[in-house]
Amino acid sequence: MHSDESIPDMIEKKAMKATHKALCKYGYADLTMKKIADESDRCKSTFHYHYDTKENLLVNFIQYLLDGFEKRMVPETEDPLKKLNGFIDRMLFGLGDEETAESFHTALIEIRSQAPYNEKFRGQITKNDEYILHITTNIIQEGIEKGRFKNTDPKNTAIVILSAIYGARARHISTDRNATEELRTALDWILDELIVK
Amino acid sequence: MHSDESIPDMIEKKAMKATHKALCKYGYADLTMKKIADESDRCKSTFHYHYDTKENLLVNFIQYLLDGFEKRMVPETEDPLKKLNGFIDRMLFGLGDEETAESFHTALIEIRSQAPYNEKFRGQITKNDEYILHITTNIIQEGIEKGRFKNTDPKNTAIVILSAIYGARARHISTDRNATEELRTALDWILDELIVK
Amino acid sequence: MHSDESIPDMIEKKAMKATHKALCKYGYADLTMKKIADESDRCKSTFHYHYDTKENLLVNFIQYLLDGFEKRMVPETEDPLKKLNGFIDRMLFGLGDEETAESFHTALIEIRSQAPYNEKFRGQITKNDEYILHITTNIIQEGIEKGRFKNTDPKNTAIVILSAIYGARARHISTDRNATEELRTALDWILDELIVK
Amino acid sequence: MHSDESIPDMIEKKAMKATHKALCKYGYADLTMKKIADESDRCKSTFHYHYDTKENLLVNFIQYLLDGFEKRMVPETEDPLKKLNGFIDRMLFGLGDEETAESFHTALIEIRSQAPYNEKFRGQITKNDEYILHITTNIIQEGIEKGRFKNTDPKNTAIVILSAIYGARARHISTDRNATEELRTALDWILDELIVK
DNA sequence: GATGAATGAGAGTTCATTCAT
DNA sequence: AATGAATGAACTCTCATTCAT
Repeated sequence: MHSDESIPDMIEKKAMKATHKALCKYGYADLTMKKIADESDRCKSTFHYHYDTKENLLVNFIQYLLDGFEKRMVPETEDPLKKLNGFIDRMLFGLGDEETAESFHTALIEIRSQAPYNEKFRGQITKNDEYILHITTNIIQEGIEKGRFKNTDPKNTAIVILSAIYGARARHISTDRNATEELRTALDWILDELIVK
Repeated sequence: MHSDESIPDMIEKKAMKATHKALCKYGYADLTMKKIADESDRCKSTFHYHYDTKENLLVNFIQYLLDGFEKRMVPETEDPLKKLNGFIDRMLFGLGDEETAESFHTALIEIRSQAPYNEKFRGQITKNDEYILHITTNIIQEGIEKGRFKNTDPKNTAIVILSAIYGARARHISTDRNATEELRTALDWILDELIVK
Repeated sequence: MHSDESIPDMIEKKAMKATHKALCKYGYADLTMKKIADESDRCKSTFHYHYDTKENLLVNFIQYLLDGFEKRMVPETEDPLKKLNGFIDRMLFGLGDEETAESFHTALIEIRSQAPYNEKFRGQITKNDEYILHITTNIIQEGIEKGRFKNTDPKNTAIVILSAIYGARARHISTDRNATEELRTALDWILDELIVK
Repeated sequence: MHSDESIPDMIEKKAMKATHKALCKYGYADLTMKKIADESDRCKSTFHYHYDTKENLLVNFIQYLLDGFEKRMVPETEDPLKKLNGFIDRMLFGLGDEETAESFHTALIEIRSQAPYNEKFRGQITKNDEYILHITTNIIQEGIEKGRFKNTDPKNTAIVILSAIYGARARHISTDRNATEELRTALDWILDELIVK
């Protein structure tokens, strides 16, 4: 056992993909090492060998999840409105690729549900949450500076938008309603007031 | 033994309280019949005697939780703005009593995290979600009719507000930030634009 | 609790019928006090009140079963061949009434399977077995004395016939074959040699 | 874990022996995984690991029991009478080795008592029963063809003999009588009539 | 590095029995 | 006499973890 000292890339990739699949398929409460292993071509002893404990595997997984997350949410465009709308779309619906759509946010919400009871998880989630809030604020700030958005408070606006996005995702997976689509429509109404026409 | 046919009030109360406590204390993933029983002065078998299965106990618990929820969220006042603000406060912070504050929403979020994997839970959550959306919409509608709110779309506004509230609760318990307080402040900014001055 | 001191006839009857039904329905291994009670209109506490333990209830049941058994197996006729054939038929197929047909022997075999591990049961079964062997021997003895059967050894003949009957019953309920019907036919062949023509 | 896909010989053997011992010691009704494990040097979990469920372990055990059974019952001799008598002896008393004597038939009878309530068990028992009937019939058929037995119906004779053997075994373990010895003696009387002198 | 085998701890559940009414 | 409520013991089965190979 070595736990953290250099896990081969191949294994790391397989472990992360398998954890992701299993987490989405069964949810955090019913996630087991066997189910994770079964989503890969490796056995559960192998994952124990490389990560020692289930918790450590999950800590690594959260990092992997959030790293990818942060990199992909902001679309490359100069137009602040396009940037904001693109960001909201990615947050609500994921990117087009099958990797992230749906399943990504499902995994994240499952992890979040466990965060209150796990300090490590909570620390990771907190850092990510602050980062996402930061970039959201920046997008709005930028829009204001470029004269495209009205002069509101960027951080408070970001907090409302981000909170609503997280809430919609939660409602989406825990009810039979299409809550993300509903919020997308509703946000258009609200954002309309933000724009300088 | 009997499962649904009339559980004594005393037991029902003990079971619900104990489930609530255990759920908040350990989270859904680590919730066990033993832990529930240990939060009461009854033993595991007793709860099995009255509810048969863990799942059935939880189904009953969710109903108990949501019934109480729906009854308590709308404050009794005629002023639409006070009503809306009171509603938001209760949704974000609970009522003053120790019963609901914090722990109630924590329990609800834990249950929600399992809803994607449990049809019964999801059905119950969906019904509640729709009910809450309905009364939120009504509050806004009423404000518009009474000339206190600007003429926006009530449902879309309700969706944004509600989503943001749910998102803030989720952020609150899964990060180290005081996300509910943050949203409360941020919403004041936004709501300011809703009011007819 | 009184255990044995005078159980009301009504209860005795209900207990015995219910035990019989439950035993046939679920088999000895899956027989529970609840299942027995559910076959009656009384609850399991009531049976515990009157019989104290499950074992004691079963001991009483066996006695009830065997008492009825012994009384009903020998048909009333003077003709030794008719008597023997009638006896074999009742042993293999029960009487016509729904009470005994099939279910009686099923219950008996279930009880027998437990006899090796329960001295009381075994004692009761032994006594009954010896009694049945005794009356079978008598029937044959009588036939010989009346000159209707050839002069074979009555006891040995009885042992073969009785053993075959018990074996056929066992094969009947533990295989998909109609083993009792098969034995009935086969015995006709064999018995043909017993008769003085 | 894998259930059917190749259980190591060593384990298979230990599982079968332990199940056999426990079944004979406690009977089907009181057979538990713990008791089975305690008859071996492995723990409960190990047997669950290899066989998944108790039922599956028992299905495998029945197959193991019957396979051995079928192979050992017919003695190697050309003389039809010796063959028949040898077969009856083995069926009634087992072979000389401690493996089969007594305990084998005890185990089989315990399993049989559960067959009415378990389709898989019943299927296995039925197949075995038919096979044993088949070879018994053959032994008698052979004796007739070789002119050593009188010209009776082989199948009906086999049915009576086999049924009697099964019945004697059942009586043997469920009463205090030496029922197998009794039948052996009684059958000699009957078989005497079968032989061409 | 990788994995099948093994296991202790603990999960949900069942059940004979007891007790209060 | 009768029963709903309650429970400890024991059941089957699961799972993270360890170990031998």
